[in-house]
Amino acid sequence: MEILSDLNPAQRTAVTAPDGPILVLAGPGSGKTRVLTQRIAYLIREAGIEPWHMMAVTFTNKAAREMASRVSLILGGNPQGITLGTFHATCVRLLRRESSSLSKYDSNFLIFDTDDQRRVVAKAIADLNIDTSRFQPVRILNNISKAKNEIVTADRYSAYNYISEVTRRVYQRYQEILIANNAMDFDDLLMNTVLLLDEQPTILERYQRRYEHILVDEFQDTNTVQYELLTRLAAFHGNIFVVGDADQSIYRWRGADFRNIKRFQDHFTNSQLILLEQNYRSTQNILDAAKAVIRQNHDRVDKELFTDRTGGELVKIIEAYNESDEANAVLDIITALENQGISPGSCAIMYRTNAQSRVLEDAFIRADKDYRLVGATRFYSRREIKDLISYLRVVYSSTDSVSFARIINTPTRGIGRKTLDLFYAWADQHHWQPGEAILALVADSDLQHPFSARAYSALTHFGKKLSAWVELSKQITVGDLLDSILAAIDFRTYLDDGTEVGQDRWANIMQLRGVAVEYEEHDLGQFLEQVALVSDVDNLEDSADVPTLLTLHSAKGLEFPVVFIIGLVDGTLPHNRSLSDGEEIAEERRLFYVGLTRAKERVYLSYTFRRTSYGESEVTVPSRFLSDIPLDLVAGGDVRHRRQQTVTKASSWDWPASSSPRTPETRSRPRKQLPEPNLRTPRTERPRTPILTEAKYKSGQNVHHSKFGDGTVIESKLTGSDEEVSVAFPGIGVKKLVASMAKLEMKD
DNA sequence: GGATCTCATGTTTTT
DNA sequence: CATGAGATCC
Repeated sequence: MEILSDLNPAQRTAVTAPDGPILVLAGPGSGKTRVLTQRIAYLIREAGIEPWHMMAVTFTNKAAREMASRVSLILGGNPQGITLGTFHATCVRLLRRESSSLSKYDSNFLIFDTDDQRRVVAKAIADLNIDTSRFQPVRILNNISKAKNEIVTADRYSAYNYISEVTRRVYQRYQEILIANNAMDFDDLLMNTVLLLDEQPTILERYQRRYEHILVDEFQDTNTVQYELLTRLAAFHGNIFVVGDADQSIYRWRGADFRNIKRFQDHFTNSQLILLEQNYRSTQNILDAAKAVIRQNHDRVDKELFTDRTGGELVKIIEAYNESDEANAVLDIITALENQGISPGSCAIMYRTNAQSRVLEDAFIRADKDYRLVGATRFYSRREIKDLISYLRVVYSSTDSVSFARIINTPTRGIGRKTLDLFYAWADQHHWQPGEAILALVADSDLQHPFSARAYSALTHFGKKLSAWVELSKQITVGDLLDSILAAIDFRTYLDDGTEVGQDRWANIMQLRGVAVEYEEHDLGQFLEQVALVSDVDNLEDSADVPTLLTLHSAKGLEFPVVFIIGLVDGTLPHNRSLSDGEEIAEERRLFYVGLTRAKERVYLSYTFRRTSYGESEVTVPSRFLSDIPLDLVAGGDVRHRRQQTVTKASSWDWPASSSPRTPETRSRPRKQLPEPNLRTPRTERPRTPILTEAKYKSGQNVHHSKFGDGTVIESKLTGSDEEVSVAFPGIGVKKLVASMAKLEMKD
C-alpha cells in the first residue's frame, strides 16, 4: 500500500491507528505533518471514511494549505467536503452556517482584528469615563482576551481587585460595542462557537455525528476554548487524533497551554500514545545539543530522539564585541560558507526580538547583500491598507463604526472633531450606527439635523459617495469597487507625497488591489473575511537564494541547512521579562530548542560582550542556555567561564577603544524601579580563562587559506578569546576572518 | 483642523 | 535610540 511505504514503524502505527483517541507526541523533524496527511489519506482510502465526516484543524493558514495540498497529492485530487482549516476559519464557517441560531449576530458579522479591538477598547473606556492614566488599555484588552479563551463571558466575569473590576466593566461595554457593530473579534469566533454548541444541543449533536474523525495539528498550542471545542465535537465518535510536542510550546503568553496534552490523557482514559522519536532533519551533534538544552527543563516527559545522521559539524559559538560585530561575523561566515559551496539561501538568522533584525539589515545593506525578512510589519496591519479596507467594510456593513471612524476624515475632508461629536450624538439619538446615520442623512434631504450648512455639506458630500459605493458594490467586482473608491478619494495623492515611504504606501495599495482583482468571483463579504483571517499575503519569494532573517517564534515549523541564533545573552534570550519566572524561562528555553532543531547541518550561536539597548551600551552576560550544551559538542570556547567572568568582572570587558568615555550629558534617565540585576559574587572564585592578550597574527604575516589561497595579514584585532584577522588575498580582496575558524596556516 | 512638540515606552504574534 | 500617542500651538 503506497500510503504506508516510506514510513517508519512508529509513523505507520500512527497513520493506521485504530478508532479511538490517539495522542501522537512528535519530536522536531519527526515527520508529524507527514503522519497527519497520510492519516487523512489512509482514513479516506483504506478505512472508507467520507471526507465530509472528517475535520482537520491547524493553527495557521499555511499549515492548512500545506496539509490540503499534500493530501490531494496522495489521493490524486481534493477530498470533497472535508473540513480542513484553521480553528478560526472552521469556527467562522460553522457560525455563519448556524447564524440563524445566533441571538446577537446576523450571518454577515464582521471579524475585528487586533487593531480594531484596541479601538473598541478605547471607545469602551471613553464611554465609561474611565481614567486611562492608571493602566494601559492593552492590558485590559489582554484580560478580556484571556477571559474569552477561558470561555468566561462578560456577565460571568467576576472581579476580585481594582484592575479586574475595571476589566469587568470595560469587557461588558466592549461586548456591547461589538454586537452593535455586528462584529466578532478573533476570540469571539472560538468562544461563541463553543457557547452556541452548549446552548443548542441539536446543533451540537449534528456536528458530533458528522465528525467521525477529528485531527489536530500542534496540539500543544491549543488553549482552553480550543480544547473544549475539540472535546465537545469528539464526544460522540471519540475518534480524535492529536499531534503535538510540549517541548515546542512557545505560545503560552497567548493562552496556549501544553498541559492540554495531559488533560487529553486524563479525559480520554483509553487514549493510545504514540511517540515519534526518529528525527530526519538534524545531524546527531545538533540533535544532542538540542536535547541537552531541553533536558534542563523540569516536569517534562523526556523523548528519546535519535537520528541516523551520526556526527556532523560541531555547534559553533561566535563571540563578538557588540551587535554590529556580531552581524558582521554572521555575514562573514555566510560568505565563507558560500565559498564552500553552501548557498546563502540555505542560511537562516534567528533572533529573539524583531528589533534585533535592524543591525543585521544594516550590515547586509552595507555589504550590498540581499536578504529576506520574515514578519516585521504585517501587510494587513499597515495603516494605508487598513484604511482602504475600512472603506470596503463600511460599504459592506454600515454598522461598522470602528471602520467608519477610521475613514470619515481620512483623507481629510473638513469633518473635524466638533462636527464629529455633534454627528455621533445625533446618530446616537436615532439609535443609528454612524454609517447608517450618514446614509440616512443623504437618503432623506428633509431629515431634521443639527448641523451647520458647512458641516452638513461636508457630511453629505461623503455620504453621497458612500451611498453610491454601496449601490456599486452590488453590481461590480471587488476590484472595480476598489478602483472606484481609490479614484473618488484620490488616495494616491493622499499617500504618495513623493517620499520613498509614500511610494511604498501606494505600492502596498496596488498590491492589495492585485489581491482584490483575483477575488473576482467572490463577493465583498467573502473578500473581507479572507482579509481578516489570512495572516499575510503569502510570503512567497522562496525563489531568491538569500539568507532569511526571522524571529525564533516565526521559525517554528521551518527548517534550514544552516541556522544562526544571535544575541545569546541573558536579557535577550532568555528575555528580561521572563527572568523572574521559572515557567517563563522554561518557555524561553523551548524557544531556543525550537531554533536549534530547525537546523539540518550547521548551527552557529553568537553572543556579544556589550549590547546597545535603548540607546545605551551595556555589558552583557552570555546566555545561561549556552552552558546547557555539552562542551564536546561545541567549538569556540567554554562559555561557562565567560559567564562567571562576566558576572564577577563585568567591567573588564570594557573596551577602551570602542566605549567612548561616559560624559554626564550622555547618561540616560535613571532606570525605573527595576530590581538590581542579581549579580552575586560566586562563592568559589573560578580560575580565569586565558584571555588572548596578544594577537597571534601580525600585520605582514604571510598565511595560507584553504579557499582563498595565499595572502598577507593586514591587521588583527582581539575579540576576547579570539582574534579577527584581516587578510589581503591577491586577486580576491581583503577578507575578515575569525582566527579560530578560518584555519589559517602560517607561511614563512 | 492640522502641524508640531513632548513624553512615555520598550517580547514573542498562528487568527 | 526610535516610535507613537496625546497635548499644545498656530
